[in-house]
Amino acid sequence: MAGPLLLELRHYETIASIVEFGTVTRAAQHLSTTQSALSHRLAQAERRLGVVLFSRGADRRLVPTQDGLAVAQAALRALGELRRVEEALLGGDSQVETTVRLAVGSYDAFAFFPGFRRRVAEVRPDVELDLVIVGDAPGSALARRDVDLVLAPGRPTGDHQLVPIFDDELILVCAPSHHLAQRASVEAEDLVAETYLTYNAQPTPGFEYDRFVRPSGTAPRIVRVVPQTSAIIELVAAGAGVSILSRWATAAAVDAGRLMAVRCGDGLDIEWHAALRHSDPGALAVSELLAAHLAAGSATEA
Amino acid sequence: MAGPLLLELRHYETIASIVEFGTVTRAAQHLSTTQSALSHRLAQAERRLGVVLFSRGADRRLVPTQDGLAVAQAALRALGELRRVEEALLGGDSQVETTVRLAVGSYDAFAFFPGFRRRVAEVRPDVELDLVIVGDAPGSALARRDVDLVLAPGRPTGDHQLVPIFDDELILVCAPSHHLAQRASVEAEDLVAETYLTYNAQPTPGFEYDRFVRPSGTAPRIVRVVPQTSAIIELVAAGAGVSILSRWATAAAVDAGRLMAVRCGDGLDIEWHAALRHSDPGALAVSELLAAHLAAGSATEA
DNA sequence: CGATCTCATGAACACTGCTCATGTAGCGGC
DNA sequence: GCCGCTACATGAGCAGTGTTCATGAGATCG
Repeated sequence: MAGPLLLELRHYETIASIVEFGTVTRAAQHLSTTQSALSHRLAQAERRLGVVLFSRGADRRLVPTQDGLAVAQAALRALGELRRVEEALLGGDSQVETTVRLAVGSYDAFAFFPGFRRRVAEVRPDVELDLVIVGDAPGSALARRDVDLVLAPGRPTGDHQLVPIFDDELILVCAPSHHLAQRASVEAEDLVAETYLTYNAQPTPGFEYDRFVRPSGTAPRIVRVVPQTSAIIELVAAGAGVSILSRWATAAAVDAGRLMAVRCGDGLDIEWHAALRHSDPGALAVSELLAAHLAAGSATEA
Repeated sequence: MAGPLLLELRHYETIASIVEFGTVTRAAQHLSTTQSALSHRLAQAERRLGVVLFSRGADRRLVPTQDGLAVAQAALRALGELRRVEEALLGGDSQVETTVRLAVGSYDAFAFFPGFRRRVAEVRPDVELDLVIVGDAPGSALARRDVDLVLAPGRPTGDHQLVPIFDDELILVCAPSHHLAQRASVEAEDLVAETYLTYNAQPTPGFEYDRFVRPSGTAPRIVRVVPQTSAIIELVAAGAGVSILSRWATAAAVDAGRLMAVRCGDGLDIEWHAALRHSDPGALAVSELLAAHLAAGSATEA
């Protein structure tokens, strides 16, 4: 959006090479050009960016500044990416491999991933699938192209394309010995005296607080925020409290008898979605595979 | 390596924009140049690569071929990376954020990650840490720059810089009810009649087969390969067999009483290392933090 | 059948990045 | 201190090349 880039590839190549080889002269040999050319390029790059990329140290040598290192790192990544496509195309690999980076929002539920990766490898050998655990904001990670596909419950906000993946339900989880464990269902009032664990302090539209706790006008007295759902599961299993989580994401622990699941009210259904950038065909294909994979296997697989 | 790139940034910008906007004319508006220029650029790109990037479809419009899409994807990634540094530098962000992508080799043991990520965010707010789950070969992922840091037991092969992280031990794990569970230690001979689960069919120098099983001259009769160590832990807990795994990676399950750990012979110590590309200061800094974090907390943390 | 959309193409100009040559600065040996 | 060596900086001019401008060709629609 913000106009064209300030530097050309040759500038980035230059900076990366100087960092890598330590001296302009050797970088020039490596890029098969002259020392003068690189010196010119570097000067122009610094002029355009308005930033000092190298400091002239002892022995007249160039030592990269922190900014210089940052540029070099980005340059190496970008150049590697480009070199990879070019080589793939020249190598005549009829199938050029595209990498799709998948992230899971809200939950650290990755058990499905190895199986799904294998499935993708079978059906679409031209896409390589990686799982990325991003921090807090999968939406911005998507926009920043750190990830290509975010699997998340509900409807993630932001300007993304959404693909419905499967239907799920938010359920109360507690230890098997807990006094609520044998109930057929619970109401928000039943939680008032409980220690309630949640992964997110902000109430999200469509989630338990919005649809279950708030309408009741009551609230658990003790609320503890534990950012990782896997840690919540362990704490709940150890009797340290209760939580309301995705049935799918807790299925393994429930099936193993370590957790009991109880319906909330008359059921809090929630649909998982895949969020992806508009016009990313690779991610779209993967999200469709994901829908098929999880809709079919969500009941049967651990 | 393989000489300079065939295309310049402007070619990549062109291709990505044509894919994004659908027509050359609109892409030209967006890049504030003429339709003719882009047409020339595109023709030159196709000539240089020797590949058809767009097919002339109905309405004379350009529809990207599969190769065209692949190039566009790589271009968007690379351009995004470069745009990000430039904006960071121009924005005068004194701390330019570098992203370090961490992967764990052999084991799918990520429990430490959220805590470590928080630690890194405190100490080095200028580095953003992501966890990537790569497929089989972390070494090649490192070389391909899909990841920047690989945490792995033993000494990963390949031309990488290695940073020792912490000392660990390979232990036999079995179900608490298993007849070996109460033993102080086991020998390879004890495993002959067991179902043995392993994540890797290739014996690796320095690991259990090389140092424990093979020297005994015996071998378990039934060996089952299960590529995910988390799945092995579940199977072992369910009594489906035994395995020899990292003490650290199995600590959570052992502490929870779901698994019993028994020493092998007089102990199979193993040191975890961080592998990184030479001259990647960001990854080096993170690996040092990782060593401090895990060496301190490896005994105390879940 | 003309209006309007699409992309392709050829020629000439203008830009700019490279080469070549030279200059400056630190370091080490004697 | 001088000389040789290394490393980077800088100025001028040429050469290469990407852009512009103008035009052509193909397709679709009313």
